[in-house]
Amino acid sequence: MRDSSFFEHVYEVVRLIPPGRVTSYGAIAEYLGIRGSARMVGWAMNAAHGQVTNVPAHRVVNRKGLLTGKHHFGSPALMQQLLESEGVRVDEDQVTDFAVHFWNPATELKIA
DNA sequence: TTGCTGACCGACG
DNA sequence: CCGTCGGCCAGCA
Repeated sequence: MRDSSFFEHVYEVVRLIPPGRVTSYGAIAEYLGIRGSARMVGWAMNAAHGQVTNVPAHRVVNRKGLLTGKHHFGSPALMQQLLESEGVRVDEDQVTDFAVHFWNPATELKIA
């Protein structure tokens, strides 16, 4: 890591998100040490969706658990569909039991 | 180099 | 509940 842009760091973390789990842009940003710059994380996703990278961006939602980036999946319903197929219930563009499905890299990866 | 933008976040009124 | 503002940083014209 640190050879490529910080996008690579973001991609790595996102790829580490287990199926059926979700995290927030801010959590990833904080893990990368750019806490105030959660925007960059979302922006990295924007750059990732067109790349060959296997980045499960659908597992990344905002702080409230809202699927803010669903409009960037080609189809607004795709993100929710992907999440539900992994066992994550989504209601009103919001992840239900967000706290349960929440996966914090700063915590999960720290233990390991 | 400057200036604008962005899949955010938190605070304020 | 809604709109607005500041901050944070990287990419691009």
